Amino acid sequence: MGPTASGKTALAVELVKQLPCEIISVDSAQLYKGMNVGTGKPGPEVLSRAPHHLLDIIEPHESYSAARFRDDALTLMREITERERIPLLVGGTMLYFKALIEGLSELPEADPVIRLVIDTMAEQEGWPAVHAKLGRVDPETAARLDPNDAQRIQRAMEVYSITNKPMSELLRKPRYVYFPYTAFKIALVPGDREVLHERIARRFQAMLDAGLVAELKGLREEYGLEAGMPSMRCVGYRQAWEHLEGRLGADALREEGIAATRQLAKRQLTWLRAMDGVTEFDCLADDLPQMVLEYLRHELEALVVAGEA
RNA sequence: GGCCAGGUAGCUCAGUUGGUAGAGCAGAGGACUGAAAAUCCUUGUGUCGGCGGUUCAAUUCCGUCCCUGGCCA
Repeated sequence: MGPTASGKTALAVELVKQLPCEIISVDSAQLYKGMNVGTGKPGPEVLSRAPHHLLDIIEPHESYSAARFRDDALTLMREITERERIPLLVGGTMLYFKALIEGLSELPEADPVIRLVIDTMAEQEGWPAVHAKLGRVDPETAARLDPNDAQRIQRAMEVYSITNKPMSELLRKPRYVYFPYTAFKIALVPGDREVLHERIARRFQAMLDAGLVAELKGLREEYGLEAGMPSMRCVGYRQAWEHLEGRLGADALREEGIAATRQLAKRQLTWLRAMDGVTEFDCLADDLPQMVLEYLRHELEALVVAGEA
Protein backbone atom coordinates (compact mmCIF):
# COMPACT_ATOMS: atom_id res chain seq x y z
CA MET A 1 0.00 0.00 0.00
CA GLY A 2 1.17 3.50 -0.61
CA PRO A 3 0.23 6.89 -1.96
CA THR A 4 0.34 7.67 -5.63
CA ALA A 5 3.84 8.08 -7.06
CA SER A 6 5.47 6.19 -4.18
CA GLY A 7 6.85 3.48 -6.44
CA LYS A 8 4.49 0.61 -5.66
CA THR A 9 4.67 -0.91 -9.12
CA ALA A 10 8.45 -0.79 -9.26
CA LEU A 11 8.66 -2.53 -5.91
CA ALA A 12 6.10 -5.15 -6.92
CA VAL A 13 8.11 -5.95 -10.03
CA GLU A 14 11.19 -6.51 -7.87
CA LEU A 15 9.33 -8.71 -5.42
CA VAL A 16 7.88 -10.86 -8.18
CA LYS A 17 11.41 -11.58 -9.36
CA GLN A 18 12.39 -12.88 -5.96
CA LEU A 19 9.27 -14.53 -4.60
CA PRO A 20 6.59 -16.83 -6.08
CA CYS A 21 4.00 -14.08 -6.17
CA GLU A 22 1.12 -13.06 -8.39
CA ILE A 23 0.09 -9.43 -8.34
CA ILE A 24 -3.46 -8.30 -7.72
CA SER A 25 -3.98 -4.62 -8.44
CA VAL A 26 -5.84 -2.72 -5.74
CA ASP A 27 -6.53 0.38 -7.74
CA SER A 28 -9.94 1.82 -8.45
CA ALA A 29 -8.73 3.69 -11.54
CA GLN A 30 -6.61 1.09 -13.25
CA LEU A 31 -9.70 -1.11 -13.46
CA TYR A 32 -10.78 0.89 -16.49
CA LYS A 33 -9.98 -0.27 -19.97
CA GLY A 34 -8.34 2.40 -22.08
CA MET A 35 -7.43 4.62 -19.15
CA ASN A 36 -3.72 4.01 -19.26
CA VAL A 37 -1.62 7.17 -19.25
CA GLY A 38 -3.56 9.01 -16.60
CA THR A 39 -3.79 6.13 -14.17
CA GLY A 40 -0.10 5.27 -14.32
CA LYS A 41 -1.02 1.78 -15.42
CA PRO A 42 2.01 -0.45 -16.01
CA GLY A 43 2.82 -0.86 -19.69
CA PRO A 44 3.09 -4.09 -21.73
CA GLU A 45 6.79 -4.59 -21.04
CA VAL A 46 6.28 -4.41 -17.28
CA LEU A 47 3.18 -6.58 -17.46
CA SER A 48 5.01 -9.28 -19.41
CA ARG A 49 7.51 -9.55 -16.56
CA ALA A 50 5.00 -8.97 -13.77
CA PRO A 51 1.42 -9.77 -14.74
CA HIS A 52 -1.29 -7.90 -12.79
CA HIS A 53 -4.79 -9.14 -12.07
CA LEU A 54 -7.73 -6.71 -12.01
CA LEU A 55 -6.50 -4.32 -14.66
CA ASP A 56 -8.78 -3.43 -17.57
CA ILE A 57 -11.77 -5.31 -16.24
CA ILE A 58 -14.45 -2.66 -16.82
CA GLU A 59 -15.13 0.02 -19.41
CA PRO A 60 -15.05 3.75 -18.63
CA HIS A 61 -18.84 4.11 -18.67
CA GLU A 62 -19.25 1.36 -16.10
CA SER A 63 -18.79 1.46 -12.36
CA TYR A 64 -17.32 -0.88 -9.81
CA SER A 65 -17.45 -1.10 -6.04
CA ALA A 66 -15.56 -2.06 -2.94
CA ALA A 67 -17.86 -5.06 -2.59
CA ARG A 68 -17.09 -6.29 -6.09
CA PHE A 69 -13.43 -5.80 -5.40
CA ARG A 70 -13.67 -7.93 -2.30
CA ASP A 71 -15.34 -10.76 -4.22
CA ASP A 72 -12.94 -10.52 -7.15
CA ALA A 73 -9.88 -10.35 -4.93
CA LEU A 74 -10.96 -13.29 -2.76
CA THR A 75 -11.60 -15.42 -5.84
CA LEU A 76 -8.18 -14.56 -7.25
CA MET A 77 -6.47 -15.16 -3.93
CA ARG A 78 -8.00 -18.62 -3.76
CA GLU A 79 -6.88 -19.45 -7.30
CA ILE A 80 -3.39 -18.12 -6.70
CA THR A 81 -2.89 -20.03 -3.48
CA GLU A 82 -4.19 -23.17 -5.19
CA ARG A 83 -1.33 -22.71 -7.64
CA GLU A 84 0.89 -22.60 -4.56
CA ARG A 85 1.80 -19.02 -5.08
CA ILE A 86 1.45 -15.94 -2.93
CA PRO A 87 -1.08 -13.22 -3.70
CA LEU A 88 0.66 -9.83 -3.69
CA LEU A 89 -1.91 -7.06 -3.42
CA VAL A 90 -0.55 -3.79 -4.72
CA GLY A 91 -2.31 -0.46 -4.84
CA GLY A 92 -3.45 2.75 -3.29
CA THR A 93 -7.19 2.30 -2.92
CA MET A 94 -7.30 1.92 0.82
CA LEU A 95 -11.04 1.37 1.06
CA TYR A 96 -10.59 -1.74 -1.06
CA PHE A 97 -7.91 -3.08 1.27
CA LYS A 98 -10.15 -2.41 4.24
CA ALA A 99 -13.17 -4.04 2.62
CA LEU A 100 -11.10 -7.07 1.69
CA ILE A 101 -9.56 -7.64 5.10
CA GLU A 102 -12.32 -6.45 7.40
CA GLY A 103 -15.31 -7.34 5.26
CA LEU A 104 -18.46 -5.37 4.57
CA SER A 105 -21.89 -5.38 6.15
CA GLU A 106 -24.79 -6.87 4.28
CA LEU A 107 -26.11 -3.92 2.37
CA PRO A 108 -27.92 -3.67 -0.95
CA GLU A 109 -25.89 -2.79 -3.98
CA ALA A 110 -26.20 0.51 -5.79
CA ASP A 111 -29.37 1.17 -7.74
CA PRO A 112 -28.97 3.71 -10.56
CA VAL A 113 -32.69 4.51 -10.72
CA ILE A 114 -32.94 5.27 -7.02
CA ARG A 115 -29.76 7.34 -7.20
CA LEU A 116 -31.25 9.35 -10.02
CA VAL A 117 -34.36 10.03 -7.97
CA ILE A 118 -32.27 11.18 -5.00
CA ASP A 119 -30.07 13.33 -7.24
CA THR A 120 -33.14 15.03 -8.66
CA MET A 121 -34.42 15.68 -5.17
CA ALA A 122 -31.08 17.18 -4.18
CA GLU A 123 -30.99 19.33 -7.28
CA GLN A 124 -34.34 20.86 -6.38
CA GLU A 125 -34.01 21.18 -2.63
CA GLY A 126 -30.30 20.93 -1.93
CA TRP A 127 -28.41 18.25 -0.03
CA PRO A 128 -29.10 19.71 3.43
CA ALA A 129 -32.81 19.15 2.76
CA VAL A 130 -32.16 15.54 1.77
CA HIS A 131 -30.03 15.22 4.89
CA ALA A 132 -33.02 16.44 6.92
CA LYS A 133 -35.21 13.80 5.28
CA LEU A 134 -32.64 11.16 6.17
CA GLY A 135 -32.79 12.41 9.74
CA ARG A 136 -36.44 11.39 9.90
CA VAL A 137 -35.86 7.78 8.84
CA ASP A 138 -32.30 7.22 10.06
CA PRO A 139 -31.36 9.81 12.69
CA GLU A 140 -28.25 7.92 13.70
CA THR A 141 -26.69 7.99 10.24
CA ALA A 142 -27.83 11.57 9.64
CA ALA A 143 -26.14 12.64 12.86
CA ARG A 144 -22.80 11.28 11.75
CA LEU A 145 -22.99 12.75 8.25
CA ASP A 146 -22.41 16.35 7.29
CA PRO A 147 -25.41 17.96 5.53
CA ASN A 148 -23.17 18.55 2.51
CA ASP A 149 -21.80 15.05 2.22
CA ALA A 150 -23.77 14.33 -0.94
CA GLN A 151 -22.35 10.93 -1.62
CA ARG A 152 -22.93 9.41 1.81
CA ILE A 153 -26.35 10.99 2.26
CA GLN A 154 -27.35 9.55 -1.08
CA ARG A 155 -26.09 6.12 -0.11
CA ALA A 156 -27.92 6.15 3.23
CA MET A 157 -31.15 7.22 1.51
CA GLU A 158 -30.65 4.54 -1.10
CA VAL A 159 -30.15 1.83 1.52
CA TYR A 160 -33.28 2.95 3.33
CA SER A 161 -35.47 3.06 0.26
CA ILE A 162 -34.37 -0.41 -0.85
CA THR A 163 -34.52 -2.19 2.51
CA ASN A 164 -36.94 0.01 4.41
CA LYS A 165 -34.45 -0.13 7.26
CA PRO A 166 -32.06 2.52 8.48
CA MET A 167 -28.50 1.92 7.38
CA SER A 168 -27.28 2.37 10.94
CA GLU A 169 -29.31 -0.70 11.95
CA LEU A 170 -27.84 -2.79 9.14
CA LEU A 171 -24.31 -1.68 9.98
CA ARG A 172 -24.77 -2.65 13.61
CA LYS A 173 -25.44 -6.30 12.82
CA PRO A 174 -22.48 -8.53 13.60
CA ARG A 175 -20.85 -9.81 10.45
CA TYR A 176 -18.89 -12.88 9.65
CA VAL A 177 -15.65 -11.89 7.94
CA TYR A 178 -14.24 -14.43 5.54
CA PHE A 179 -10.53 -13.82 5.08
CA PRO A 180 -8.57 -17.07 5.46
CA TYR A 181 -5.13 -15.51 5.05
CA THR A 182 -2.33 -13.96 7.02
CA ALA A 183 -1.75 -10.49 5.61
CA PHE A 184 1.57 -8.71 5.79
CA LYS A 185 0.63 -5.10 5.48
CA ILE A 186 3.41 -3.05 3.97
CA ALA A 187 3.09 0.68 3.52
CA LEU A 188 5.32 2.81 1.33
CA VAL A 189 5.51 6.21 2.96
CA PRO A 190 7.69 9.12 1.88
CA GLY A 191 10.22 10.26 4.48
CA ASP A 192 9.98 13.71 2.92
CA ARG A 193 6.66 15.00 1.64
CA GLU A 194 8.38 17.64 -0.50
CA VAL A 195 10.16 14.98 -2.47
CA LEU A 196 6.91 13.14 -3.09
CA HIS A 197 5.39 16.42 -4.31
CA GLU A 198 8.25 16.86 -6.77
CA ARG A 199 7.76 13.33 -8.01
CA ILE A 200 4.07 13.94 -8.43
CA ALA A 201 4.69 17.08 -10.47
CA ARG A 202 7.14 15.32 -12.75
CA ARG A 203 4.84 12.37 -13.14
CA PHE A 204 1.83 14.45 -14.07
CA GLN A 205 3.88 16.41 -16.59
CA ALA A 206 5.05 13.10 -18.04
CA MET A 207 1.42 11.99 -18.33
CA LEU A 208 0.56 15.16 -20.25
CA ASP A 209 3.56 14.61 -22.51
CA ALA A 210 2.48 11.02 -23.03
CA GLY A 211 -0.89 12.20 -24.33
CA LEU A 212 -3.34 12.17 -21.45
CA VAL A 213 -5.60 14.67 -23.20
CA ALA A 214 -5.52 12.74 -26.47
CA GLU A 215 -6.33 9.55 -24.61
CA LEU A 216 -9.39 11.13 -23.03
CA LYS A 217 -10.45 12.56 -26.37
CA GLY A 218 -10.33 9.10 -27.87
CA LEU A 219 -12.30 7.63 -24.99
CA ARG A 220 -14.95 10.30 -25.33
CA GLU A 221 -15.36 9.38 -28.98
CA GLU A 222 -15.53 5.68 -28.25
CA TYR A 223 -17.86 5.68 -25.23
CA GLY A 224 -20.82 7.79 -24.20
CA LEU A 225 -19.04 9.39 -21.27
CA GLU A 226 -20.27 12.04 -18.89
CA ALA A 227 -18.34 14.20 -16.46
CA GLY A 228 -20.13 12.73 -13.45
CA MET A 229 -19.14 9.12 -14.11
CA PRO A 230 -16.75 7.57 -11.58
CA SER A 231 -14.11 7.04 -14.26
CA MET A 232 -14.24 10.67 -15.27
CA ARG A 233 -13.79 11.81 -11.70
CA CYS A 234 -10.37 10.26 -11.59
CA VAL A 235 -7.46 12.59 -10.99
CA GLY A 236 -6.17 13.96 -14.26
CA TYR A 237 -9.14 12.88 -16.33
CA ARG A 238 -11.41 15.29 -14.53
CA GLN A 239 -9.04 18.18 -15.30
CA ALA A 240 -8.40 16.99 -18.85
CA TRP A 241 -12.18 16.90 -19.33
CA GLU A 242 -12.45 20.55 -18.27
CA HIS A 243 -9.62 21.34 -20.65
CA LEU A 244 -11.40 19.68 -23.57
CA GLU A 245 -14.52 21.63 -22.66
CA GLY A 246 -12.47 24.80 -22.95
CA ARG A 247 -12.87 25.73 -19.30
CA LEU A 248 -9.25 25.09 -18.33
CA GLY A 249 -6.13 26.34 -20.10
CA ALA A 250 -3.00 24.26 -20.53
CA ASP A 251 -1.22 25.77 -17.51
CA ALA A 252 -4.27 25.41 -15.29
CA LEU A 253 -4.69 21.83 -16.42
CA ARG A 254 -1.17 21.08 -15.28
CA GLU A 255 -1.41 22.99 -11.99
CA GLU A 256 -4.81 21.61 -11.02
CA GLY A 257 -3.88 18.10 -12.05
CA ILE A 258 -0.78 18.20 -9.90
CA ALA A 259 -2.67 19.69 -6.95
CA ALA A 260 -5.39 17.04 -7.20
CA THR A 261 -2.73 14.35 -7.21
CA ARG A 262 -1.07 15.82 -4.11
CA GLN A 263 -4.44 15.88 -2.37
CA LEU A 264 -5.05 12.28 -3.31
CA ALA A 265 -1.66 11.32 -1.87
CA LYS A 266 -2.48 13.17 1.34
CA ARG A 267 -5.76 11.27 1.78
CA GLN A 268 -3.98 8.01 1.10
CA LEU A 269 -1.43 8.84 3.79
CA THR A 270 -4.25 9.63 6.22
CA TRP A 271 -5.65 6.14 5.58
CA LEU A 272 -2.26 4.56 6.19
CA ARG A 273 -1.77 6.36 9.49
CA ALA A 274 -5.16 5.17 10.69
CA MET A 275 -4.59 1.56 9.70
CA ASP A 276 -3.14 -0.74 12.27
CA GLY A 277 -0.71 -3.59 11.92
CA VAL A 278 1.05 -1.83 9.07
CA THR A 279 4.80 -1.97 8.60
CA GLU A 280 6.10 1.23 7.05
CA PHE A 281 9.01 1.65 4.69
CA ASP A 282 10.39 4.90 3.34
CA CYS A 283 9.58 4.79 -0.35
CA LEU A 284 12.46 7.18 -1.02
CA ALA A 285 15.10 4.81 0.34
CA ASP A 286 17.26 3.43 -2.45
CA ASP A 287 17.56 -0.02 -0.92
CA LEU A 288 13.78 -0.29 -0.58
CA PRO A 289 13.41 -3.61 -2.42
CA GLN A 290 16.10 -5.29 -0.33
CA MET A 291 14.57 -4.03 2.89
CA VAL A 292 11.09 -5.21 1.98
CA LEU A 293 12.38 -8.55 0.75
CA GLU A 294 14.29 -9.08 3.94
CA TYR A 295 11.19 -8.25 5.97
CA LEU A 296 8.99 -10.56 3.90
CA ARG A 297 11.43 -13.46 3.96
CA HIS A 298 11.66 -13.14 7.69
CA GLU A 299 7.89 -13.09 8.15
CA LEU A 300 7.33 -15.97 5.73
CA GLU A 301 9.94 -18.10 7.49
CA ALA A 302 8.21 -17.46 10.79
CA LEU A 303 4.97 -18.70 9.25
CA VAL A 304 6.61 -21.86 7.95
CA VAL A 305 8.17 -22.55 11.32
CA ALA A 306 4.78 -22.07 12.93
CA GLY A 307 3.41 -24.63 10.49
CA GLU A 308 0.88 -22.30 8.96
CA ALA A 309 2.23 -22.33 5.43
C1' G B 1 12.67 60.54 -19.39
C1' G B 2 7.03 61.94 -18.55
C1' C B 3 2.06 60.34 -17.24
C1' C B 4 -1.27 56.55 -15.34
C1' A B 5 -2.34 51.99 -12.65
C1' G B 6 -0.49 48.58 -9.25
C1' G B 7 2.99 46.51 -5.24
C1' U B 8 -1.27 43.18 1.16
C1' A B 9 -0.70 35.21 3.08
C1' G B 10 3.08 30.35 -1.21
C1' C B 11 -0.55 32.28 -5.64
C1' U B 12 -4.87 35.56 -7.32
C1' C B 13 -6.97 39.48 -4.99
C1' A B 14 -10.47 42.21 -1.26
C1' G B 15 -10.14 45.71 2.68
C1' U B 16 -8.98 49.24 6.57
C1' U B 17 -13.49 57.17 5.99
C1' G B 18 -6.01 56.24 10.60
C1' G B 19 -6.78 51.91 16.05
C1' U B 20 -1.34 46.52 12.87
C1' A B 21 -6.13 42.75 8.05
C1' G B 22 -9.57 38.54 5.16
C1' A B 23 -11.58 35.59 0.93
C1' G B 24 -10.70 31.93 -2.94
C1' C B 25 -6.92 28.65 -4.39
C1' A B 26 -2.56 26.04 -2.68
C1' G B 27 -0.60 23.73 1.86
C1' A B 28 -1.52 20.93 6.66
C1' G B 29 -4.61 17.63 9.83
C1' G B 30 -8.92 14.43 10.08
C1' A B 31 -13.27 11.31 8.63
C1' C B 32 -14.40 7.25 5.51
C1' U B 33 -19.06 0.16 4.63
C1' G B 34 -21.38 -1.34 -3.01
C1' A B 35 -18.92 5.96 -7.00
C1' A B 36 -13.34 5.93 -2.88
C1' A B 37 -8.20 8.81 -7.82
C1' A B 38 -14.87 9.73 -4.77
C1' U B 39 -17.26 12.63 -0.93
C1' C B 40 -16.97 15.58 3.37
C1' C B 41 -15.00 18.29 7.89
C1' U B 42 -11.28 21.41 10.48
C1' U B 43 -7.30 24.84 9.84
C1' G B 44 -5.36 31.90 7.89
C1' U B 45 0.61 36.43 12.10
C1' G B 46 1.47 38.22 7.02
C1' U B 47 8.45 43.51 7.93
C1' C B 48 0.17 45.24 4.18
C1' G B 49 7.43 47.13 -1.32
C1' G B 50 11.86 50.25 1.36
C1' C B 51 13.06 54.71 4.02
C1' G B 52 11.49 59.24 6.10
C1' G B 53 7.41 62.73 7.78
C1' U B 54 2.55 64.10 10.14
C1' U B 55 -0.10 61.75 14.38
C1' C B 56 -1.28 59.41 20.93
C1' A B 57 -1.42 55.74 16.88
C1' A B 58 0.33 54.74 9.77
C1' U B 59 -0.69 49.00 6.15
C1' U B 60 -4.19 53.34 5.56
C1' C B 61 -2.50 60.39 4.94
C1' C B 62 2.06 63.14 2.86
C1' G B 63 7.09 62.97 0.70
C1' U B 64 10.76 60.14 -1.50
C1' C B 65 13.05 55.88 -3.49
C1' C B 66 12.70 50.88 -5.60
C1' C B 67 9.95 47.23 -8.51
C1' U B 68 5.98 45.58 -12.17
C1' G B 69 2.47 46.61 -16.13
C1' G B 70 0.32 50.11 -19.67
C1' C B 71 0.38 54.62 -22.47
C1' C B 72 3.28 58.89 -24.35
C1' A B 73 8.08 60.60 -25.89
